[in-house]
Amino acid sequence: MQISKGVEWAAHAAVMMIALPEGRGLKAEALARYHDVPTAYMAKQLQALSKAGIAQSSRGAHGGYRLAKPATGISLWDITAAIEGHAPAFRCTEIRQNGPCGLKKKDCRNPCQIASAFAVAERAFRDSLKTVTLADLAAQVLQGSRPEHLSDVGNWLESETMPLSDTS
Amino acid sequence: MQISKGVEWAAHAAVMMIALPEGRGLKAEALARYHDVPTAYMAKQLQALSKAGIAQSSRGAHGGYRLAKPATGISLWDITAAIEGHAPAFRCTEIRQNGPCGLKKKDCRNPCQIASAFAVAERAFRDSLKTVTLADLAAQVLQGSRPEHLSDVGNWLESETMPLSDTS
DNA sequence: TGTTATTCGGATATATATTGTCCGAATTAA
DNA sequence: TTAATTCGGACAATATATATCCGAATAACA
Repeated sequence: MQISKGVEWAAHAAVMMIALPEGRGLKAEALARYHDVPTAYMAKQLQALSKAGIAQSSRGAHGGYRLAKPATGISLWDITAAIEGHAPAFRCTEIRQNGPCGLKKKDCRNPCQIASAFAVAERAFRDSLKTVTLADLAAQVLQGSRPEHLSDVGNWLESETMPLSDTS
Repeated sequence: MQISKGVEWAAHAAVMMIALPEGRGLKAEALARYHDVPTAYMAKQLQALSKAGIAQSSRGAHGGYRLAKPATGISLWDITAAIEGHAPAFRCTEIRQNGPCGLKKKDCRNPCQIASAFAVAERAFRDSLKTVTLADLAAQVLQGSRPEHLSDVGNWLESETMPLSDTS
C-alpha cells in the first residue's frame, strides 16, 4: 500500500503553478528541473493533471502548463485521483463465494463486512484530502518560508516564464 | 495505491479462526482450501499474522494456527499492518531540498505541508480501521448469514479440526 | 527413545505495477 | 512556409507484489 511518487511531484508542481502570472505557463522541463527530477516522468504526471482538467497545456513555442481552475477549487484528493486513479485501494475479490462453503452469488448482493469496513476507511482518507486545497498549501508555504527564499523563487519564475514580448 | 490481496485473505482467515474451539487449530492448507486460494501464499500471510502476535502457530502433527488474543482485541488495522507493514503510504522524498531554489536541510525540520496533509489523511484511515474488531465482523456475519450456511461452516470446521483424542 | 509423518518457516522464482525513457504529432512564432 | 519548440502517447527498465518450493522443527506413535 503505497502512493506513487508521481503524486508528490504533481502536488509540488501544482503548488508552484499557483504563482504563475496570468497568461504565462511553465514547461514540463522547467518544472522538472526546479525539483531536480527526471523530465519525462514529470511530464507524464503533468499530462495526467491535464487530462483530469486540473492543468491546461499549451503546445508549441512558449507553451507550457498552468492551472485550469482557481487554486481554491483544487484539492489534494483531486491531484491524487488524477495520478493514481479513482479505483479503491482495497479490492474485494469475493473469496466468500469460493471453496466448500462458498456463498451463492444471489446471497452476495451486499458487499462483505470486510470490504465495507475498508470502504468507510478509504472514504475518511479521501474526505481528509478533500479538505486541503492548493490555496491552503500555498498560504502555509508563504507563511513558513524565509523572505530570501521567496525572492529566490520569484526570480526563478521570472527567468523561466518568458513574457510574450518583453522588449525592455 | 492499492492494498495487497494478502490483507483480504488474512482478514477472512482471522474471522474464520474465531470459530475455533479452545485448544484446536486450523492448518494453513485448510484455511487456503476453505477460500480456494493458493496454499503457500496463504501460509505466508498466516506467518505474518504469527510474527505480529495476532495468531499463534503449532508445528508438527495436528498443528495449525489459532488466534493469539481475544477477537475483541484485534482490529482490521492490526491485520493490515501485519501484512502491509507500518510504513506510511505517502513517502516524502524531500524534493523541496532539490533544484536551484532548494531549501537547506536546517530549514526542513518540520515536515512539508503536503506530507503533513497526507499524514493526517492516513491517520484518519488507520483510526477508522482501528474501530473495527474481528468480533464486530463475526457478529455481522452471524447476523447476515442464512442458518444452513452457518451449519455448513460448523460441519466443515468439525471435520478439519481433529480433536486430540476422539474415540467416539 | 528413536522414528516417521506432519506442519510451519524462510529462501527462492514469476507476474504485475511502478518508474523511467524515447520519438512522433501538434502548435506557434518567425 | 519553415523551423523551432512543446506536448502526447507508445515503449523499456526497475521495484514490488504474487506465487512456489524445500529445509527445519515439532509432535504423535511404535
